[in-house]
Amino acid sequence: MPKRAGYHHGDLKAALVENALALIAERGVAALSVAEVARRAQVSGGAPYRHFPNRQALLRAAAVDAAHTLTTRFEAECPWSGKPGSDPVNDLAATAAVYAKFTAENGIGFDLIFAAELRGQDDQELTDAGRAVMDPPLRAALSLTDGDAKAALTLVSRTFAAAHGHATLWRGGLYLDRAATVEDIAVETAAVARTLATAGRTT
Amino acid sequence: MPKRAGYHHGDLKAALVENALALIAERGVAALSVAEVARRAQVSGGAPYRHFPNRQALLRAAAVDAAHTLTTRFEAECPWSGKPGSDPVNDLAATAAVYAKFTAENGIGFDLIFAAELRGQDDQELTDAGRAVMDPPLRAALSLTDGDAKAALTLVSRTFAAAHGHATLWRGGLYLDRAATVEDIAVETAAVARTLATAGRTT
DNA sequence: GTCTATACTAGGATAGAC
DNA sequence: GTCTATCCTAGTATAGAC
Repeated sequence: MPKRAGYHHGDLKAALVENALALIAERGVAALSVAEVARRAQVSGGAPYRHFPNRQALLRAAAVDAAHTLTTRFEAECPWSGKPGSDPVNDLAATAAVYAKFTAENGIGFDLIFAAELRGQDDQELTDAGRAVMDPPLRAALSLTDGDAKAALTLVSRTFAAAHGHATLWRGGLYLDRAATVEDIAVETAAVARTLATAGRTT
Repeated sequence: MPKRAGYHHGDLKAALVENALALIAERGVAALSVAEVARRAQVSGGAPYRHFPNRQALLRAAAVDAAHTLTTRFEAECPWSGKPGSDPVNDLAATAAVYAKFTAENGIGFDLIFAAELRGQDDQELTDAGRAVMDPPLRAALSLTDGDAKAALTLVSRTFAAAHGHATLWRGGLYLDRAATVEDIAVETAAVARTLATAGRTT
């Protein structure tokens, strides 16, 4: 494997998304640059433009990828969700904790997955990914509100706003809990989620 | 008043901070540039550097200003706080709602006021401003936890994380509540705060 | 205290060779 | 499909005139 000569290996597009996610995780969304991603993928500055028309398209691809990962984790870490005998309060809390941890670690969350500026009028892929990621928490919420969709949406919205706030403030190094780890964030988020779920349940 | 000739009027330093805040409110922190602020203040690109050594110093000044404004609003909109007969649950909720509204509108909040990267080792001004801004919510929380400082801090931390999440997700145009206004955000935040305060109260 | 001018950096994006 | 080369824009920061 020569170190910069010739072409890139198999799938540059995927490698670019991967490197974009890594860069965002390290330095935040604002610091994402096509040039730096190209450097990390060991390709020239022009190469990414064969796969993405511009920076925003790369960012969108990263958001879609993040949404998929998040969906997978929801399903992996809450496989009991919705099953008879499971506690929907814990189910919702589990998704919130997973979200907080993911967002804190990766610097990418609903702010990007649902970003108005990122979706064109017909961005089916990102729209679908967004819908899919909301499904597990929404299912948990629905069993708390006895099928009341509006109440469930409010509950999910509040719960994930709290999760998002914990994640972003932690990322910024908020001094209130300077010594906190990602795990602490997840625990705090779960506690808040449980409180909100208990208060919001109508069953 | 000639339109670009001669000097600036009285207090350029203050005008720069003002314009920096306006720019952040419009386009977010990432888009803050010394050059654009200079343009808006009708001065040359070099002028700001007489007052601030670099971009970060300008941003820090904006954060300090925001903290002062926030402190003032806390005191203005919750003057009854701590007084006998006031409900500390409502007091805390009121501060959270004020915070959410301020942050949603201005794009600047605890993420900057307490940003690790923004404070030098001896940044007394920002440190003091941060302490002052935490005082009103902390006082409300303390009367809920019967003076237990640790519990009060946890309560404030959770409450304001939720407020921050609501504000930032709203700013990003999160599609869940696309039609929401700042007022809706404030109402939602207050509701969450009340739930958390009620659950966290030990008195 | 502000201006003008300038050096420098970095990124976005495109064109044409291979 | 990737490279090299290049253009353009925009921002940071400094120097020296007034």
